[in-house]
Formats: sequence, structure tokens, C-alpha cells
Amino acid sequence: MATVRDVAQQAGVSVATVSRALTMPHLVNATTRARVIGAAAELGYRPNQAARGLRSGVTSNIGLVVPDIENPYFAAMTKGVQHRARKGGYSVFVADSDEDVELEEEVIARIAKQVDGLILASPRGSAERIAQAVAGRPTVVLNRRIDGLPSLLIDNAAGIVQVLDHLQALGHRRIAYAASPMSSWSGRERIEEMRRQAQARSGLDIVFLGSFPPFVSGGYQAADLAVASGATALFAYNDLIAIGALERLRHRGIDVPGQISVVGFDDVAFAELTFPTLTTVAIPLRTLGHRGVDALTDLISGDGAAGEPSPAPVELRIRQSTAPQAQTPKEAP
Amino acid sequence: MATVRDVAQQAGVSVATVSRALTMPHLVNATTRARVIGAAAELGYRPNQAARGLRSGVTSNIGLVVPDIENPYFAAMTKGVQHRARKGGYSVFVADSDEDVELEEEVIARIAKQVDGLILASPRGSAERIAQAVAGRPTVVLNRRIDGLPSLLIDNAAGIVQVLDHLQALGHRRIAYAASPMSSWSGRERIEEMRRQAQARSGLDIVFLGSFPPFVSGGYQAADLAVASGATALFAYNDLIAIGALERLRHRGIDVPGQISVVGFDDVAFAELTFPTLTTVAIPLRTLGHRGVDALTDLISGDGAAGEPSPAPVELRIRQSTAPQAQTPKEAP
DNA sequence: ATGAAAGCGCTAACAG
DNA sequence: CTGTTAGCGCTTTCAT
Repeated sequence: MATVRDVAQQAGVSVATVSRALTMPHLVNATTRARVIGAAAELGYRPNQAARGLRSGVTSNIGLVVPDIENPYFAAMTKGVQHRARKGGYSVFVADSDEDVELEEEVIARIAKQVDGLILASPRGSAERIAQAVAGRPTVVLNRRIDGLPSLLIDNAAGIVQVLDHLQALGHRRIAYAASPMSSWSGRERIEEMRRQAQARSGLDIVFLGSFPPFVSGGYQAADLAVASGATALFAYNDLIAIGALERLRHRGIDVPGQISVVGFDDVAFAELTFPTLTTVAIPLRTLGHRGVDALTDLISGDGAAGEPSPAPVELRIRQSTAPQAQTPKEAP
Repeated sequence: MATVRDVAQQAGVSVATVSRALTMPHLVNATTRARVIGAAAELGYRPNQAARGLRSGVTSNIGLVVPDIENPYFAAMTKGVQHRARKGGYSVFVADSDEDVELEEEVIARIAKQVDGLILASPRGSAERIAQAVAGRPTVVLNRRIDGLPSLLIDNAAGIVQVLDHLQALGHRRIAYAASPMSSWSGRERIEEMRRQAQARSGLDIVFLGSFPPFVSGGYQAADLAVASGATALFAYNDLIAIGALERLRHRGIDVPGQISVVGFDDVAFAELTFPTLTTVAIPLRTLGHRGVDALTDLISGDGAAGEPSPAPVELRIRQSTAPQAQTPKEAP
């Protein structure tokens, strides 16, 4: 465990010079700099970030808070954050709150002092309490708006419009929407847009179902209700619900998309591996993670932050789970 | 950002007393303790772990290194680690090495000084260089053996025996094995056991295919080769390959399990959502994460470590992707 | 361009 | 039981 002192001794200079040679190379003579670098390499010296942070206020760490790292939605975001963070020289604390809002504040408090900033991917939980938990730390929020904190949003409304356009074009006139709990920010945003569209579109009958837990299990419930409602298409709050519905419908022997079309939202990794493959709205999850890190570093360095960026575009991925309404019950194309 | 000093002032005691009241409550008078706790709460004081670690050598942080956080296999392990770590009062640095061995050493070096210990879930990469990168830090390795480091293994051999027993009982006599690259430790362990079983079992013909990348894409290749080999069953190194094979076979119109049975390994979350659902060997991934944290804390505190623990048991989960060899090509039961 | 010294927030010795 | 002091490893004035 070599320290600056060891390197200084080895190089025959003071600790201050070692520090300078490593962090502000231009302030030190080329020859001595080389000696220091050499000594550091020889001893396998790695600076102690904690000590560095204590003195300078810069930890080169960021914190990421997710409700469930095993959920492919958050796993993809995390991947994006990790990737960009590494490139920026940051290490990342990942805090999994286990879907527990109380725990979320606790884990935030635990890491807050050890990071330069935080990225929150917390769809649930009270905005005020979250805002208060991060108290002062530079913080970016993903796919949610919290007053006073910069947010990176996605264009939920556009996704919904694309889905409804698609389903209407296929001749569907009665569509079931499987909503998430209203505790979810994007759940609220999506259902509001659905309501708006239900008003705006004539000849379209939207049946609101739920709420359902935004997991595969929620889809089991949603499928039965959708069938009972007489809808010819089921649009789920997210892919997990849609995937659960697919499974339930298969168990019941109801053909998708022959008898009912199914659409998800998010385009998680497995959406193209289901049977039938899932038509869904692709969110740039990895990119959102990238942009989260970028926004955070901007925030930390004080520059940028020139107004909220526009919501990230989404894209409808048409796969096998949707087909024309009148199609005879056979395999999808 | 309240510090000990602020709390001390507020409570009318010295900083040392504040520190004691918070970390060794039994050493301080009940009345003053209450005053300190009160003052701390009032000011919203949270100790700076970095400073604490610098002085005491205890950071209450652990590091977890995975090749790809988005891979459901590692996501599940991570979940287990997170969960247990939180209960133990630890925060966790998660380092995603992006499947890059060089990067792995780099990220380890970056976090090593900020943690009390490391958990490595790195199937690839040179054992020596890894052992050297963690140099001195308490470290536990998951599902891999590295000389000099405590390992938590799983019973790969038992899993393979169970699969082959199962397939033989179903009448399969010619089985293709889709291997992973030999850079993977468990890949080597599994193929060795397959070779051993191929020798030991008479009347069983094992066709070794590959290696294939241990991802869904690898399954596309494996499926075609398995079919061409005349095998009636395909046993894949892991679930991702198996899932890829399932998809490829479906595209080719080859019925599973009617024409060929498919078996995976790992039982990742998605394995029971494929079509047909995947017969596979369940590894207690979450539990492995738990045990990793436990082993690490034992290692840190010096106690325990009484010899290597026995490999974690695995369990064959028979689902729809396997059926008797002679079965007529129709839907699985 | 370099060194000496102070100090980030905290805990561990050492007194009392 | 409590306060004083030193110092973890590092960066940053302040001198020189």
C-alpha cells in the first residue's frame, strides 16, 4: 500500500511535488515529473481517492440509485451509467433500494458524502423527501420530474401516440390499457396521455384496466381482464406486464396476435425473445444512462445546464405481437 | 453538511464524545449520549464514511466486479450482494468491466482503496493478474477458483449429471453440448465434467460443439450445428445460449421439444418465460451473492474462513423444452 | 519549480 | 466518563 510519502522518498522529492506531478503535471519540471511518475509506477502507487476527496472535495465517485437492479429496465440504465462513468474516470456506487421508498432515502444518505453527485432512477417515492435526501448534492433524475432537480425525460406521449396510431391502422377499435400503480411517475404520465388520446380520437374505445404491479405477475392479471373486456388489443404500461400477459394468454390458448394483439413499452432486452416477439416502444435506456452521467458532470463542473434538455425520442418497434384486428387465428407472419 | 464539530458544539461536548456516542454508545453516559444523538438528529448529521475510513481503516464499503451488469446472470448475483450488503451496513461499488479483462484490473485498482473488501464475479481473465490486482484486499471470488483467494463455487458437476440422467431417461442417446469459450473458468469446469461423463456412460453419444459466445447470439450458431449433428437434444453451456437456440430453432420451424430437446444452465429469470419454457439447472445466484458478502465480512473480521465451504447445490428444473426422444412433433405437455 | 505546513472529517491514544 | 491531541493520505496555501 504505497502512499505519496513512499513515492516522494523514492523519487527524492517532497510529497507536494508528487501530488502536483500526478494531478497538475504542467506545474512541475519535466525531469522531476518523470522521476515521480517512474517512482509511482515502480511502487505500484495508486492514490487513495477517499483521502483525495476529503481534502479536495472531489471524489471521482458517483452514486446511482435504482429500485431493482435485476429489473432489465434498470439494468440497462445502469449499464449506460457504468459505461460512461468509467470513461469519465468515475467509479459508481450502485444502491438498490429493493423497491422500498424508505430504504431509498437511507441508501442515499449513506453514499451522499462519498460521491460528487447522484443519479436517481426512482419512479416511486415522494418527490419532497427525495429532494431533501439529496440535500445539496448535485443530482440528476432519470425519467421523472422532481422540482428543483434536473431531469432527463423521455417522450412518453410520443410513444403512446405511435402505439395508438399503429393499432388503429391495424383496425383495432377497442383497446385495453393495463396501467401501473399511480405511485410511479411515468405511470401517471402515460395514463394521462392515454386519457388525452381517448378524448381526442373518435372511433377509438379505450378500456382502462388496473392498476397492476409493473412486473410479469401484473401481466397475468391484466391478460384475463383484457380478454373479458372484449378488447382486441392490450397495451401494457411496460414490457414486463406485456410479457406476463403473453404468457397468460398462451396458457389460456388465446392466440397472439390472432385473437388479441399485445403491445409493451420500454423495449427491454428480452422483448425480442418472447413468443411471439413483442411489439413495443423502445426507450434509449443505455443512452439515458450516458446522458445522466454527462448531465451530472456538467452540473458538478457548473457549466452547461442551459435549460432542460428535450425529452429523449422513443421509437415504436413493430414485431410479431400485433396484427390486423380481423386476422384469422393462425401464426403471425 | 454538518460535521462532528457542529454536533459537538450543539450538544456542548467534545468531538471525541460525539464520535464515541455514535460508534461506541456504551462508553458514554446515557444523558450525554441522548444529548448527542439529539443534536445529531437535529442537525441532520451523517458521518462522512470516507473520513471515517481514512482514520479507522473501516470504510463500510465493498466492491463488486462483474463483466456485464445487464447479463441476467450477473444481475441476479448483484441483487444478492446488494441485499445482504445493505443489511450489513455496507454500501457497494459496482464495477462493470464490459467483458474487458484489462478494464477489470483498472476498475479494481480504482476502487480497491475505498472498500473493505472485494467480491469478484469474473469468469474470464488471468488468475494471476486478478490475484495481483486485489493485492492484499480481502477478496472473495464467485463461481471460480483463483489460487490464494477464497472461492464460492457451485456444484457444476452435479448439475451436469442431473441433466444427462434426465435426458437419458427420456431416451436421448445422442446429445450435443454447446460449449463456451475456454477462457471462462466455469466453461472449462463444465466441459471437463461433460468429457468425464461421456467416458463413463455407455450408450450415450455426446457431440461437442463450439465454442460459442455465452450469449443469445451464440445459441443461433449452436442450434444449426446441433441439428446438423443429428443429436436429439441440445445441452447448452448456459441459458443465454439455450435461449438463442430456442429462437433459432423456432425460426427454422423445428419443434422443441418435439424434434429436439433443449437444456440450459443457470436458470436466469427469463428461463421460465421462453417458449417453450426452458429446462435448466438452477444455480442459487442471489444466495451466492449473499454468501459472498458473508464470506467477505468473515474474512474482514478475521474469523471464520475455516476451510473452503462446499459447493452450492444446484437443482434441475424440468420445464417444457425437454421431452422423450421419440415423441411425435406436437406441443409439449 | 519546489518544500513546509495546515487541514479536510473523523477516530484512537492518552490523560485526567 | 470525557476532553485534548495526533494523524489517516492527500491537496493546497504560503513561502522560498
